Amino acid sequence: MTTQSIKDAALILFAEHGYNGTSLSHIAAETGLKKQSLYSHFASKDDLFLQVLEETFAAELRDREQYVNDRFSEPLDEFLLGALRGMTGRFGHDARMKFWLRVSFFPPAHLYDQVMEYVYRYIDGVDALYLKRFEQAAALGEVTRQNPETATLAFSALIDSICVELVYGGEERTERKLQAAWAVFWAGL
Amino acid sequence: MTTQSIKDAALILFAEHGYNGTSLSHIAAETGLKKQSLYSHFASKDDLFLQVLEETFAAELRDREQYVNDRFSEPLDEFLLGALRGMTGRFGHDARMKFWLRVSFFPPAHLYDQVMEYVYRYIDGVDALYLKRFEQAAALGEVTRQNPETATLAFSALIDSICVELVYGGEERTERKLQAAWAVFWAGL
DNA sequence: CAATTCCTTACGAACGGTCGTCAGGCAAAG
DNA sequence: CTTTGCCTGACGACCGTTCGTAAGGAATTG
Repeated sequence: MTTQSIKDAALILFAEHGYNGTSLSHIAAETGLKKQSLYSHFASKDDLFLQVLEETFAAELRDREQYVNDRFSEPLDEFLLGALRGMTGRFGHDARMKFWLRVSFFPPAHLYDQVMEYVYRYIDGVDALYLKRFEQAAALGEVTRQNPETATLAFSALIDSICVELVYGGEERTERKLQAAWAVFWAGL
Repeated sequence: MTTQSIKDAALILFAEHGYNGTSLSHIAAETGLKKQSLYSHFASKDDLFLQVLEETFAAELRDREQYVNDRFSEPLDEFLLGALRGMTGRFGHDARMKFWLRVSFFPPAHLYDQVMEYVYRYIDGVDALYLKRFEQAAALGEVTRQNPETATLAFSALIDSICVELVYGGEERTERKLQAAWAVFWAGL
């Protein structure tokens, strides 16, 4: 469907150049249309953006839920490291993740509230997933020095730092920092 | 000097709305000039931006050097926590920090290489400062489980995560996450 | 079957606006 | 008299958006 291919192109361009840096002409050209034709499918640029936003955040959260469900019973360190590697492995190839990162960090000013609603809902959703795993780890005595809530927040911060490194760009930088941060995190649990 | 007041206004606006979101009209209006008059002081928008960029990053690095020199002999935990609090306390009020964060994360595409040069130089400079402190801590036996290089990178990652939280916005969110991340980090050193 | 109506999709043309930039002039200062 | 700082005016390019229109298919009608 044309509507979907417009959204696909918009996702990639928004991810790469941001909201203001992406014009309807670019999106239309990428889809093989003229910019006016986009208005047969979307009411406005904001409408298109918000639809892409909603679907992207929903898909991201769905992916995390799937990961946690699939590998819940793995050893804690493999489970957590796998989650981190799942991020480093995706950035660079995955436009959906780039879109999610860029929009989360710097949403278009006039849509700030609507974007942040999705952002917070996503983060809270992901944290809730990891909290369950940390609660089981505490029950099994795998983690003793930190309570599950603290562990979850610290792990959430570790994820944040990886996002930063990914955005900053360097791949071997990300790898070095991830290993060091993980070593200290794991030793501190 | 007018030139300086233009740069001051530009710093604030670039920090708040980014490169593409800031027009020369805005900058000029904030300075009490017409946009065309800016060309008496700067060759182009890029020229103005790059000058602000250079001075901001240089000033940021200078501040960090000053902090480290002033408080090098404090206990390690106070020294590190003070550095973190120095960030959380500044964001929201300090346009220079906002500019530094925003430009670092999403530089204007056509100036990507030049911006990233400053970004990497800044991060390497800051890491080198903290590395010295961790080396002393290792020599004094304050830190035994991690070597200075690993500790430095992990602390650098902790700083990254704080940057993310600051950008995300929530103040009590940042505080909760900072406390948890710090607890695990400090326990893992 | 053919003819008609309607809806969807896409397009060309044009709108008002804003952008960064350039040229020229005018007043004040050295 | 020259230089400097700021002004007005204008430029071409691009922005998001609107309008009228034309093609095509589906559905309805005779």
